[in-house]
Amino acid sequence: MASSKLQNNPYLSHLPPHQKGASRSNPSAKDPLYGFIPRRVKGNQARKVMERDLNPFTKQPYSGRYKALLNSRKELPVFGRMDEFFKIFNENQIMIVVGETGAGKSTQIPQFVAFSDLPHTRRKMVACVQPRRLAAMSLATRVADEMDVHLGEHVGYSIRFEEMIDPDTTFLKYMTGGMLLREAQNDPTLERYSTIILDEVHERSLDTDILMGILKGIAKKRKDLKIIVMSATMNVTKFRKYFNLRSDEQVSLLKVPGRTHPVEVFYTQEPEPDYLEAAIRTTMMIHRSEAPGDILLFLTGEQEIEDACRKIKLEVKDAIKQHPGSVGPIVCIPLYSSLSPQKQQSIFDSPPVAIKGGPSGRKVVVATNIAETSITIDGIVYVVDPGVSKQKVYNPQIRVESLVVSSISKASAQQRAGRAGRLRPGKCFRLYTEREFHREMEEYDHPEILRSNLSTTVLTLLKIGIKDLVTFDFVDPPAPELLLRALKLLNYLAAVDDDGNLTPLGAMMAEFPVEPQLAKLLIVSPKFRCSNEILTITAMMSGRLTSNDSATTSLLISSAPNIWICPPGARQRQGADAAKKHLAVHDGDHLTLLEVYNQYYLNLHDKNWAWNNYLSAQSLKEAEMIRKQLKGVMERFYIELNSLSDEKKLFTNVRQALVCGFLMQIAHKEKDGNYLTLKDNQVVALHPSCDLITQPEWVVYNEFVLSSRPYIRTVSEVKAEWLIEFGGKYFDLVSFPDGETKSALQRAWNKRMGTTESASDRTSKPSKRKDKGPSGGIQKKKANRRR
DNA sequence: GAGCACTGC
Repeated sequence: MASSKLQNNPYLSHLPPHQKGASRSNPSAKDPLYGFIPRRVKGNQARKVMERDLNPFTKQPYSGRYKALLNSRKELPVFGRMDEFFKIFNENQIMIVVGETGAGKSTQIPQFVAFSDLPHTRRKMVACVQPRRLAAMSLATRVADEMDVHLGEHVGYSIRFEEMIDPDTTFLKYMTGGMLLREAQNDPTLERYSTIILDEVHERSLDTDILMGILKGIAKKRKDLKIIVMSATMNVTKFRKYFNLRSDEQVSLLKVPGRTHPVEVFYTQEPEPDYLEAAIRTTMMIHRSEAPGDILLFLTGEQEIEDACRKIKLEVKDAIKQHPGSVGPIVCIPLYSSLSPQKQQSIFDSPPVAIKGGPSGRKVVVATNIAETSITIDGIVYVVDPGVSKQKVYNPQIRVESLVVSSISKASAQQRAGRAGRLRPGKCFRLYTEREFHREMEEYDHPEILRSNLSTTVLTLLKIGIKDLVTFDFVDPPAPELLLRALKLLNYLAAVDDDGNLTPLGAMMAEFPVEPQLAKLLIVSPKFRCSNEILTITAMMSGRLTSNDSATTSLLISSAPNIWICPPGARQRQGADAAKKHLAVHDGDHLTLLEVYNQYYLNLHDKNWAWNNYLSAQSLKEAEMIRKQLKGVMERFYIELNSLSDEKKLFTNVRQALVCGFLMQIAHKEKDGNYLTLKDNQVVALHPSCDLITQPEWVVYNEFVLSSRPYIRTVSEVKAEWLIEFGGKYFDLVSFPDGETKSALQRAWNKRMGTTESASDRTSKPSKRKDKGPSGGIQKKKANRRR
């Protein structure tokens, strides 16, 4: 019986012949995995091999370091659950692993899978998907070490700009979700993987949410693909229900206890009117009266953090001056994403030493949400949590998203508190009342997919072959209107035909790792003989330099870190302004981006060039890498890279190409001096950072920013004729409401037709467009009043 | 004459 069962095991055909049956000479001496049958391996078998002297994957003796690492691995809670894991993994196609930080799931589970799946014997790979690059890199490095193999040979990682794998030998690959999505575009069933592990799904990042939907679909078609979903302890019921492929069985769950210490939570008695003041006061209170241990204070943004650091330092200085020896010395370290990696490193510095027998020194890290998930600081014993963070908020009245300081969720508060218990028992001071926590804070953050512009997502799903997006099985389905809005944009860009099918152009656009508008821009650019320049501008717009989510809908945009570094202080500011003036091109901000990059590239030899010109070296380096990557995709599709030698003509052509990519981001200057966006009639002004010396009648813009008032930023002049020539049906007058903009377009049409006939007379239907929106008129009145 | 939570390809 047993042997016939073995012969029917589909995986055995992949094995070398000697593994199919018993042998009299003892082959296990040479192959520690002798007798292992894929997906039937038990915990005790794996443990035995781990204890031996011969590495089963390299067939080399283990190094001395291996055993030491193995001993520390044995302390991890996950390690003790190995038998249970193997049992569930072997018997199920999909399983869920739940465990708090410190349980060891991200490092150990993939290794267990490698032992049961034996991907290296069947030319398959195990993937472990992370939400962030840094996590993928550092986990791969750690696990390669634990398995005593070379990083990039048997265990590797795959992130944007860096593929640390050997396609012939790597069988365990850590990667970002974005990379797996990109692979799925050309391999919709992800054939090369035997098991895919999705880590940190509780974070509900856009990529993991989409991957969950895709993988659930693949699992129905590919019964040999195993899926492991890993999450911190929250909301697991939702995932268990979601991954039930058959209604009669529950998805199996492995629960692993965490290895964190208890954290005592304190609330304020009354709500705090000023959280910043309360945060500083609480930090000082801890410093004065609590036992040694570092403090982590959560605030919302760069300015607030720098401000708080200054104030805390000052208070400690005053306290020491007034009563020497009353408090110990303090270092206050700011932490947010736009800091250079070197500056971010200083959070790992030791706290300052006590002054001759005085109270001990303390380190205070003042951080954004980056310290909630992305960066872990050891040694934190006290957490100060004001209960707020900056979040993208959708304002349906004016159809714009902006960043607003808002209340965090309970899950987020729990995560923050947990940061105090990594070293030893800790304390968390919440600057809100217990009542507020229970009654007013949301259970979880809204998943990113419900708050995002979906044009890129929809294009990706179409490329993977998912046609019916409205019925696609999302964990949390986005509103159908958002999907339709994304489809409409893709239709305008000709990526999708009128029936919602992906066009060949759309398939090509999906290959570019940029937003659809930018992909379109790159593809059309050779026609305008300026693809080298558009390539540079696209790279500059696609990085963190300027945000370009504005997309579809013009419903977006918040803020973005600027390419220009603006240091505090009046004299510094003058220097920055002068530097900018020096590089600015008055034909348009897009051309300024081109000029900045070209000058950067010419001065690569000068390490101080960026700094001397008040530019972010980090951002420029990123643009350089993006440019290289995009150039590679263009070459792959034989998209010509060309330029015109006549600069004036070149600049004109660049702006014409921009119209093709950003049809929906055009604005017209009205008689009152304000600009009106064509898409949805928002009254806007040119942002003060804009370098245009005149106020042209027509402009193309990259961002819609809502700050003290609605602004458009990164703006270039365009001509009405271009809109008609390159905009096609998008600028069909029938769809425009009556007004100055329509009349101006009408004049351009007439000029083109060489007639005075009204363009809209040529069509039978009267104008039906009424989607001016309730806010259009209101906005306009406000703007008029201001004038 | 203004202002930047966090990720990812």
